[in-house]
Amino acid sequence: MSSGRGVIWERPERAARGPAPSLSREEITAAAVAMADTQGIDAVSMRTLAVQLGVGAASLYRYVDRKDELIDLMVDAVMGDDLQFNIRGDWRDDLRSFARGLRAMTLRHPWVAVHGAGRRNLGPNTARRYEQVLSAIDGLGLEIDEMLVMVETLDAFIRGHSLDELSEQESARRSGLDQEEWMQVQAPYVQSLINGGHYPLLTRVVFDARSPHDPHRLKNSFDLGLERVLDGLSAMLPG
Amino acid sequence: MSSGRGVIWERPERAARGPAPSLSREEITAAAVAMADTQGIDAVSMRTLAVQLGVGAASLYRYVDRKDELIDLMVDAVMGDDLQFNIRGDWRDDLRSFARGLRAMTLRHPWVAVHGAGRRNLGPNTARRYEQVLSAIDGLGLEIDEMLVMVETLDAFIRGHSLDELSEQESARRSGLDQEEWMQVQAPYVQSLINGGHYPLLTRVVFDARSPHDPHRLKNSFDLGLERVLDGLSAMLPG
DNA sequence: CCTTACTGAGTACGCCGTTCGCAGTCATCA
DNA sequence: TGATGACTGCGAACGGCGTACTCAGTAAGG
Repeated sequence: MSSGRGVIWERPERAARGPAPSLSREEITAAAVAMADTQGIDAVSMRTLAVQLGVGAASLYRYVDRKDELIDLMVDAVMGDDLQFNIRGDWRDDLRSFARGLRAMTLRHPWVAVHGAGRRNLGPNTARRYEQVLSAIDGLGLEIDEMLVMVETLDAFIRGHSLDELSEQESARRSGLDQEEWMQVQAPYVQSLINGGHYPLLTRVVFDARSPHDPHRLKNSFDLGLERVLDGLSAMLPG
Repeated sequence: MSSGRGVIWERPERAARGPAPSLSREEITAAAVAMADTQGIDAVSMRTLAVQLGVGAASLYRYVDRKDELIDLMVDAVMGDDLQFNIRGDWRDDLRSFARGLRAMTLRHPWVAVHGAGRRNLGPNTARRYEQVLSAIDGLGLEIDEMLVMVETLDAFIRGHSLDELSEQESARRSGLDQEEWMQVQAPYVQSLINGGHYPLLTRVVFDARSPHDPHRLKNSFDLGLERVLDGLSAMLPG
């Protein structure tokens, strides 16, 4: 067995004895991330991934105990490679930078929104990022519990908003329609809701709100909401 | 076919002609919700659900075009049955009540955190709830776009936080371990991270923060974060 | 150089969502 | 009333999934 009932991060990649593996965790992870990004996470099966890598499906289990572990590797990989933000010393600028970076990364890798939640998967890159974010609010006179609340609150907003942004796009993809077609399928029903006369505010949303698919709208909504969240967090600081 | 390329909400439940169906959408949905709550959403397959209902698996496709539609029904059902909050006229109290109600509902039905995201699935109950939440901030002098930002920001926080709260619990469930056992599997790795000496703040989180599985801690984190978000949102109000 | 430990992978098991075709049922209309 | 035709329930089957087993082949340690 390549496994050892432990966490993958402390399991050695290569065994002490025996022939050299023909692949590496990194290669496998990179291929899986590429597939997930271009064809959706559901297209990543152990079989399709094995084909992509030119090996047999069962061979992948020499590198990974379960598919879940592969996904943990994927999340940690993009946390290291694709998440960009700057910690310069001003807590608000730093948290804003982190938030925008995490949102951008999540939009590039939609599957992260769901599979990257919580403190479940503390791979080395994830741990490093977590440490960096905490450092942005260290030394401000907060207890560690308060710092946790700040980070959790910000993270919850980012992940929740990204999930909302992605949900339409993902369900359009899953149904095989493009986003325009998908909206046209929904339109008659929304129209009938409105015609009923209840839902006056929903009606205003549909008619008066800025083009619901203005590509800037969601980005603006994120940025505006983010500043409000940061406003709120600033109330936690002493002084 | 029972289908018609449309949205399920405007598709009649019973056909005009032919024998009466032996089930109803409501029965099917209720059984699926019960299964998902007690055994996890992954345990809900068309086959197991059919067994539970005493029918053949293929029969369910007389009521639902695809499994996704069943999940849409499930989400809308709990939005109607299990989501409780009060709109009394004070916007902050009302949004707090909504937030706590949505969190509590999500903890009772963990699968909602993922499958209820976005404006993808606007079933009648979901639409009614949406309308109610908007009404809580109507008449405060906000543009509809600003109202949207408020609701989206709050919703993002709630969904993101619920997702974080559930992630450990869910991954423990998936691995077949109970939560205590699962933590003991993780412990050596976290210990080794800490021993490395990098991650001083992570170390403080592990050692100094209140018992990470104090059942109240997550609830407190939610309530504290919620008040900060509400603080931030109050900055959007005119005057 | 032999022993030993490990690698690659074909095969198989038991699931899954979904489709097809058909027998049985019932509302409608001649 | 009886025939028609739409609709229901569903057994069987298809293609795909995660994963376990088994075993031949290979390379390092003694």
